[in-house]
Amino acid sequence: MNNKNPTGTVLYLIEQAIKDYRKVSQRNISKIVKDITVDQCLVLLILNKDAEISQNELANLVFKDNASITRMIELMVKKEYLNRTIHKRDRRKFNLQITEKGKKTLELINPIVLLNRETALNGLSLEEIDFLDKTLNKVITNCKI
Amino acid sequence: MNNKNPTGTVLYLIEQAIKDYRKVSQRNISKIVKDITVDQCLVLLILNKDAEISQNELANLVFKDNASITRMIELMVKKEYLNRTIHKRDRRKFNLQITEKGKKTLELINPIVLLNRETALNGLSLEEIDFLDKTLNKVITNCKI
DNA sequence: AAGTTTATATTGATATATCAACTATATTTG
DNA sequence: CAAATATAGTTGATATATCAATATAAACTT
Repeated sequence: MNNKNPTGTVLYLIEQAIKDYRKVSQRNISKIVKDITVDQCLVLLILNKDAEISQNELANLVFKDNASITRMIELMVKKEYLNRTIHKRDRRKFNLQITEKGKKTLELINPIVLLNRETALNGLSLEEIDFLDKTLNKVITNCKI
Repeated sequence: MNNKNPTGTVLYLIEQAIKDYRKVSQRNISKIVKDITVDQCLVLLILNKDAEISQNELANLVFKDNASITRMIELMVKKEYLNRTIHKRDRRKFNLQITEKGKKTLELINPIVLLNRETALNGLSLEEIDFLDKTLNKVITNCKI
């Protein structure tokens, strides 16, 4: 029971919540697909919804910087989850395409991802989730100023 | 305005909140002390409250594994924030002592740390913070099962 | 159009995260 | 006590995080 909070603020709990959620998510994903991380899954999910997205936008969506994304994508190309081709109209950019292996992986992990989210939010009412949403957005706004 | 949420769940906001909080905290700390990270500050704060803590316990408190803590402490010793001596009664362990430089640094960063927390939680009522606390604890419990 | 500025992505250096294998010491068990 | 097991911490390998410097292409300026 890791109930200690050395900072005495709720900010510590925010960190704990996301770390624990990531841990259980990774564990569940690894049961089904061996060589993929939660962040790589998120990248696949995002690209699956919007194929036109740039590395830059991707980096912002998954809270990483461009350097990290470059190396992540390198790996995902090497592991054959993605293909990378040069963007025709803007030759600084790349097209990121999900491969067949990537699509199959998505099918495998999709139910796991949903399960992970349900697990983490189990027992929370809609009001609680709504409240959590609003409060976290306040924190986010506070930190942007 | 990074208002997009590619997952559609509040879990994404938890991640965003803690990342943004860490970013602003690091920025404010770096203004005062150049070569220290928020995690290293947290280590100093924890050791300042409880000098008897082991690397293992420290790792749990800051959500890292033993390997990460080993290397962090190595660095903090090299940067002269900490001293490390062998524990007398259990020779597998170490005593972690804050140096004079570490103590001075603590004095410098203490007000910043408080300011960072106030900034992040600005405008939240006690009820909201309490609710946030309870809700996050539910998520944490869910993820431990 | 040439020069300047901005945007996109890469690379290098260093720190951290994670897992697995390992060492050394303590504790438990028979 | 000796053997087995558990605990504390380290090390190696690889991935990721972060910052600064860089390369290339696009957009803007005049």
